[in-house]
Amino acid sequence: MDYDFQAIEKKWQQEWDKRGAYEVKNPTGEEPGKEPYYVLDMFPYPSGAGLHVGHPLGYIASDIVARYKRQKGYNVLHPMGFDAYGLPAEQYAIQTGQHPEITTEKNIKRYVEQLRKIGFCYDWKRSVRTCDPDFYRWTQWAFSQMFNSYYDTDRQQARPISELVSRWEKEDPTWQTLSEKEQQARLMDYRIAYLADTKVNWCPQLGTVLANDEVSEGLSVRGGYPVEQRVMRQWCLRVSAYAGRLLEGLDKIDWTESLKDTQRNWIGRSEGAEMQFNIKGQDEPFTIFTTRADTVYGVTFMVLAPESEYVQRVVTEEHKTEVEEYLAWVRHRTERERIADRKVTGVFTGSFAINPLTEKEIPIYISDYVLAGYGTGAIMAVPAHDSRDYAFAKHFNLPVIPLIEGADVSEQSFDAKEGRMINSGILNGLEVKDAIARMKAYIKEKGIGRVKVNYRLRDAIFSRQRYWGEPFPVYYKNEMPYLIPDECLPLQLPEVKDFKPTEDGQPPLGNAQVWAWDEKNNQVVDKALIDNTTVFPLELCTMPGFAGSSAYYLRYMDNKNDKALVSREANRYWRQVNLYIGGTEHATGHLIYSRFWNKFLYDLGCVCEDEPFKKLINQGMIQGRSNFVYRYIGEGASGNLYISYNLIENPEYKGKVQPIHVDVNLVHNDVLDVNAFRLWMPQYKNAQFVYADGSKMDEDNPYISMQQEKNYICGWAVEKMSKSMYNVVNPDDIVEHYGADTLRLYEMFLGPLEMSKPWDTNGIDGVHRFLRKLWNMYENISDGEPTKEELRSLHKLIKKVTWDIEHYSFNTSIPAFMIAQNELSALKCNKRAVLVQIAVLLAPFAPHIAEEMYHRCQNDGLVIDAEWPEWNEQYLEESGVKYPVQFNGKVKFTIELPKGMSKEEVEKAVLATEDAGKYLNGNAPKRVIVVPDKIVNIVL
RNA sequence: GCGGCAUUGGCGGAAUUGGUAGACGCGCCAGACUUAGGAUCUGGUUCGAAAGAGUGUAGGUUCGAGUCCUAUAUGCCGCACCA
Repeated sequence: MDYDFQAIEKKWQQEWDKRGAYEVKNPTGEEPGKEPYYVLDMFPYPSGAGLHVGHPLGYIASDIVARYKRQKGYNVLHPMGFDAYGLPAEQYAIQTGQHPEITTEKNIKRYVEQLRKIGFCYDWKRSVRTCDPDFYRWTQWAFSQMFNSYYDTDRQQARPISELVSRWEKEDPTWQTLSEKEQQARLMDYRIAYLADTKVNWCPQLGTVLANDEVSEGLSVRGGYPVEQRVMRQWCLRVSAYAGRLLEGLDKIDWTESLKDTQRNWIGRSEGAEMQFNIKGQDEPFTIFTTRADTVYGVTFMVLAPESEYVQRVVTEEHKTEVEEYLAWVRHRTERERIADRKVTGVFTGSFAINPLTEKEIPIYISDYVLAGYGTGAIMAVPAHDSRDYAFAKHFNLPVIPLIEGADVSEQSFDAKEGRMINSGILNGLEVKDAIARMKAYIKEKGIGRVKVNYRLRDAIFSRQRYWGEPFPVYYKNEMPYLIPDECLPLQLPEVKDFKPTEDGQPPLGNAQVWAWDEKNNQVVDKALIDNTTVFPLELCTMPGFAGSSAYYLRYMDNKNDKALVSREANRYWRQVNLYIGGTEHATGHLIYSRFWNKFLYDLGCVCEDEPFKKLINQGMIQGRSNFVYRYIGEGASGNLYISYNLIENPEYKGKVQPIHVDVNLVHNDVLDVNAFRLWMPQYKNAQFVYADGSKMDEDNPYISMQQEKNYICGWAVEKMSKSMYNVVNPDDIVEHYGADTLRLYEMFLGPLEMSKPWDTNGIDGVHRFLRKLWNMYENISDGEPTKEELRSLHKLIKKVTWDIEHYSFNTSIPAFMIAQNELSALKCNKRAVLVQIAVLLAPFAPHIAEEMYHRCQNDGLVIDAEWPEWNEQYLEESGVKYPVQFNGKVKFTIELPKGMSKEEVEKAVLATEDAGKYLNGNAPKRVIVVPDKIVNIVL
């Protein structure tokens, strides 16, 4: 019987559904329950284009682990859901008027269909989507909790804001004298979710603000539109309060070093000192932050960020106009301009500071190379040892004092933190490292500063001026925000007539008619009723994409719960994600926000682990592999002649051809289906070809077949997988043509999971062939006792595959199966005892065919529930000698011997060994190697 | 500029703890079966005629290095005026 993968796959997918084979249960009551294991994929945003062949890569890997762990006897949680809020659906809605809910629904349906075909073992009953009110009520709930919490820096955890209030009531006499509004304003500075006027990344084309990780080089990551800086009143999350814990937490989790480094980089801890500098003629000093306390003696000027609050204090009357002009100029510059044009700019304030060590007067400048958001927004400039200060000093002709012996600062600064200090008073003669420590101690002692740790991580801006997102559970009374009570959640996203912002620049929710809060009756009412005494306006912004994706992994644990995001019991059982697989693009976004969110919930006591993802693997990107045809554009070109790739370097054609993308689906193993090409697009209808052998197409009979050995070879290149390159491969087509099992195997076979690699269909036949050959082994199963060789093959395979899965090295398992298949079919093995085990081992990788093969051996039960076999070393070893290998008539093996033997003694001992003697035949070994302890290598 | 990762045949890639380099697959070559082959099966395939050489390059540690160390080149990724 042929390997009819279509029938097999359909049959078993239906069977699994029927039996509810992948439904996962939380343990109930007294019953101890199996050991839990939680494997998670980063849930996708369901785009209109559907899945391409790159998306399932990580899903296949996690599916293999999930199935393996099941077979190992774990209770495995392996869910899938959808990150359903997002910009594309909204933009589509603006263009077409189609409600985003409808497009999203349609796209999800398509995704589910595509995923189902690949045979993943998801428990679809646990699926979540971020745009479901049942889901986003918990996103809103978490926001409310953040609003009602502050970060206690002494205890290093979030605490209820009511604690702060009662403390102030007791300890701060001014608190009682404040009006309600003033009290609210003061609390706003402490809340973890707070409203603030902040400089934001505003993207006019998208009509919304963006978080820092959504902006790259002054352009929006999505769409690539220019982004400008604006001050707006926005919701923010106090992520920065968690900077220290987010950094320390990295040591507890099993992520790759490079990903941890990216996060460390983003958090950007730097240890330094805050120092106070007096301003000439003023009493109040101002504070700067530096990591180079050792260079104080070389400070020749000070610089403030343009937005610094110190600016107004230090500007003198006669410099006022100049400074104002500069500030105005800085303000109108976009982020993009700043990056593109990094020339030195700045202005003198007219004031002078006093260097606390040298007592010298130094001028204070303003420049946009100093950032307001970092440190104190003010620096001490040491031009000799900081390249930015150096550039500034050269431009404004300020003095440069070298502080390190032997450093030549006539052309450029010496930034390295090494060498011996000079010109530095009490630090002279010290190494830089020691000088930093000495100076820190000194400033503490003299009370002119303190040791300080700074983080680069900023608070997350949490408002988006968009429609398709979670509404804030917030209304405004007396211009201050108040929460909608938890029991009224979810606050459902209202209907709007138009998804565009309103004409007066309000977010799209400004178009909603029924969008006001009746405080008395606790309900949403028509906004015409707003009277600001009982009915109040609701927040018009919605939450950003990362809101819904920050805690979704918790919801899977208990997705039907309508009392809590996740019950205590469910969370105690599943605890955290054991294995999380997804792309690197979330390294500084989702993976920071999720960790923050989880730590906040941990502080609240809602979750029992303070890190959400124990082990994380970043699967590589699958790039496209584009194919090209080469149009002849030389003399007498008709524009219709295409030259085979192998000929384009010939003198006849060299430099006279133009590569043109051709749909990869018309190409097989780089050979063009010329007939399909002619039918592909009208302009290729009359295409003529010069084939690989140099012959031209027969004009009378253009529709030649492949039989004539006239191939047209295409060129290729690795590019991003995209429609415009005609290199998108749809998994549906692969499943149709080769089957889901082949697709799964082949994606794994392509290379290491974590590496980026091009999708190249050229090898897929080999994998498919393997499955077919394996299939044929199951034709005539017999019940005989397996031989030693057969068992050796089998146990080698068990050992290898087990090791591979445990180490997430899936690409090396497929060859192991191929080897086993080769060996066993060479041995003509058809023993049930062997074949059934092969099916069990193959089940995580190619579940459908494994299920069918298992069925042929067993007749009942599901292979996915079959116990994972153990290997037995006994079958792998040979009589006392460990791992003897024969090759080219030589033998090499290792034997354990006592320490301290001489070479001669070893030789004798080796010859005395029965097994060695067998190989040596009484001859002296050519080489004997004694490695420190007792391992010996013998080469004959 | 800072940080991380990579570099092995014609190609994708194996080599798990420092111990047979090139597993497995593609491609290619030869053969078989075929009217036919883009099907299937069998054998061969690192380079070199051979001696030999060989894991980007140059050194080092080691009995032994693709693997460890030092320098260097190239490519990819992340961050980037963060004091």
